[in-house]
Order: sequence, then C-alpha cells, then structure tokens
Amino acid sequence: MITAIIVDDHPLFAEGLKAMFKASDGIEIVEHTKNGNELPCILRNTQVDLILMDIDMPIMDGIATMELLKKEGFNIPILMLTMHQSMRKIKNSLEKGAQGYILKDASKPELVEAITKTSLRQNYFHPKINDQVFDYFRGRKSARAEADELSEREREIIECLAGGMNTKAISEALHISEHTVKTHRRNIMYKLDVKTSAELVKLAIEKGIIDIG
Amino acid sequence: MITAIIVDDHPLFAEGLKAMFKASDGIEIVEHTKNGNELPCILRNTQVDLILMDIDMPIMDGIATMELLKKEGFNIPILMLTMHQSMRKIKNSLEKGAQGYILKDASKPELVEAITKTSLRQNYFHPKINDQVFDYFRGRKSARAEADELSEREREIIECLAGGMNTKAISEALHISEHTVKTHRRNIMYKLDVKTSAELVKLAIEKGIIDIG
DNA sequence: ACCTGAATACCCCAAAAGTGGTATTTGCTA
DNA sequence: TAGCAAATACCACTTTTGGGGTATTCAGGT
Repeated sequence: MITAIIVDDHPLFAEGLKAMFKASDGIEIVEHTKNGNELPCILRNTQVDLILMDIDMPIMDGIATMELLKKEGFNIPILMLTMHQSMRKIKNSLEKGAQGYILKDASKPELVEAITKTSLRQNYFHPKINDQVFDYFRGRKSARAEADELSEREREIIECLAGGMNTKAISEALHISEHTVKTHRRNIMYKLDVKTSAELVKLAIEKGIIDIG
Repeated sequence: MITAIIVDDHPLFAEGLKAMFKASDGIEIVEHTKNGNELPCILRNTQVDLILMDIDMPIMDGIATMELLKKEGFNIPILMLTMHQSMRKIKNSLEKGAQGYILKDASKPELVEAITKTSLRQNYFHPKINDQVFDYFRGRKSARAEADELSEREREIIECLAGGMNTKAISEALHISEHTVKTHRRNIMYKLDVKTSAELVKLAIEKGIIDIG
C-alpha cells in the first residue's frame, strides 16, 4: 500500500481524491493540507511514500513548498499536480527535483500509474505534456515552445508591464536604461507575435509565463 | 436519495466527487460528462434531481450549457461550481436561472448543504460570496464590486484590447468613432484604477471580467 | 578561437496612448 | 417627468509606444 499526502487548496478536490482510492488501487491518501507551510510539521509526524502537490496555490505555491522541503532536509518523491501545461512550471518543478508531473484533467488510471511510478522514484510525465517536454529538451523550439524561449529578464519585463509600469518606471526598477527596456519589450513582442503591450500581457498570462493571483 | 449529474472537464475532480458521496450523505452522482453538448442527450435517458455544473470549461462553458438546456426545454435545478468568485459570472449564472453557486474550495459539508438545498429548488450561495452578492444587489458599490460595475460595452472594449487591437481597429470593429473608444478606455482605466492598457488587461483577467482560454 | 544568445544601449520618427476637458442622445426608473 | 447612467462624439495637448535600425559586452558551448 502506497501512502500519500495531498497538498491542495481545494478541499473538495482533495477529499474527492481521498475517497476515490480503494484498497484495490494500492493507494491511500492519509493526510491533506491546504498549506505548504504546514507540510514539514505534518511530515515529521506521519510517514508517507509520496507527496501529491498542487502547483497553483495562494500564499505559498507548489514550487515554493518544494524549496521549503528541500531546505528542511526532506527527501520524499513529489508528484506535481496542475491544471496548466505551462512549460515554465514543468521546468521549474523538475529543476526543484519533482519526480513526476500530471495534469488535473488526467483520468484515474493515469493518476494511479503516476502515483505508483513516482513512489518508486521513477519519473512520470502525463502523456499530454510528454511531447512538449521531449521537444523542449531536444531542440528547444517546438511549435508551442516559443513562449518558453523567453529569457528570465524578458519575463521580468512582462511582469512589470502587467503591473502597470511604463518604460521609465521599469528602467528605474531594474536599474537599466529606458533604451534597454524598449529593446526587451520589442523582442518579446516579436517572439510572442503580438502588436500591443495589452495583448502581450494577455498572452503571457494565458501561456503561464507570468502568474496572476 | 438525491441523484445528480456532474458536468466538469476534469475527470479527476468528477470521479473524486462521485467517490466522496456515501449513501449516508443522501446524494449520489449518477453520471458525468466533460462536455456540455452531451448533456441534453444524457438527460433524456437519465432522470436526475440536479445538475452540478462547472463554469470554466473549454469549448462550451457552463453559462453556454445553461442556455442550451433552456432552449431544449429542460428544467432541472442547477448548482454552479467554480474556482473564481467573479461577480460577473455569478450574475450571469443567476440571470440564466442557476439555483445555487458554490466555490471549488468549499468543504464537503458545505457542498452537501448546497446540493440538498438546490435539489429542493431553494437558492444557495456559498458563504464566501454571500456578502459580495448582498452588497451588489443592495448598493452596487461594495468594496470589491467596482470591477463589476463595468458596462457591457466597456467589457467589449477590454476584450478588444486584450486581443491586441488599437483604438482604430476597435472603432472599426464596433462601428463607433475612435473618440468613443478612447472615452471608454479612459473610463475603464479610471474605474479599475490602472495606468496602462497592459495593467488593465491583467486586472480584467484577474478579476474574471474577461476570460482566457 | 569562434559563434551564438542574452543583456545592454543608442538613434530617429510616426503613430498611438493617455489626460484634461465638454456635450448630446437614449433608455430606464424613481 | 425629472434624473441618471451609459453610449456616443469631439477638441487640444503631452507622453509613451512601437517599429526601423545598429552596436557593444559577456557568458557558454563547439
């Protein structure tokens, strides 16, 4: 029997999963928390085989929670659970040491497979994102990967734009010249193929390049 | 025993709910579909006491599905299920005749209460949105309702902006003068308290004023 | 050593956005 | 019917964007 703890801010979803697994599945959700902060405390009192972690949570998201766990010295396989197939989030999760990545619109058998593999420290990718990940690590220029070719600096610029800053404000915030900000913005617009900053922000949110909350 | 059908594009969530309800709850999820289009067909073959409907779905969302049901002549209580507490979506749902409105971060007892009341054709609002709804229908100017005071036309303008259109393009698309577009945009920016169109779009998405897909 | 991507910075200039006003018409409702 | 909100439209003006270039530096990989 694989024991798991679920970290998700939606009680209904968590309780639903808990109720869904029967003994015949060989999986049991033994704990649930809405808050990443509480995880270390819970893990010190409860032995689990893996952590089922939602990425998109208020206050402390899945990525931040993973960092906390690493800092506290925990080494339990983590299966990331998310709604969006954002290459950036997948990348961040893997860099932080996640063992698997599955979408919330997966089916039960898929989740069972993901949990089973992850608990054995085998990697698991949901089929829907498999190709994407492949392409990314192969050529870094698949059809839907353009958005993820943005550099960290460019992402910063987008975040500033979404925050209502104009060229001057951004240049001051990032300690660079206004010229540079304009160059970055222009490059981003070219890469994302948009005509205005407004559309740029919309697309960035849509593709998960920046977060809203 | 209350029988319900769930319309949600996330199989895991739906299956979870299905598994969560025991006979002692007096509720049974008898059917599940990811697609609003299939609902009429299913309902003709299956007798249910209520429909548990997710608002945010790809292709055909909850609001559109309700319209379809009405057109087809169905009259089954509908409990809307959503992640976001967007006043606009609440308003739209109620206008289309939804019986209740509950958030996905509700607890199981809350959902049981919501389903029970809704099946008896009593209205149900999740506590988290109750105050918001009250304020809205009382004075239409509560603290967090400013965003929802936007007119339909203003929302159209935002959608155009998010689509990358400039003043001229918008004026042509909506058959109004560029002056009018500028006036609308200015009013929206004043209402939402933003300084740029980029921030305007971000806030509109954040508050659920416009949808992304 | 060479190439490439990323970050930086500059030029010019037309077009658009943003800011300050005012004003008319229409439809709803108190 | 008087009042109000919403949609419409206009003027004048400053600031910012967006699009066309070019160029240097620096880090990483072949």
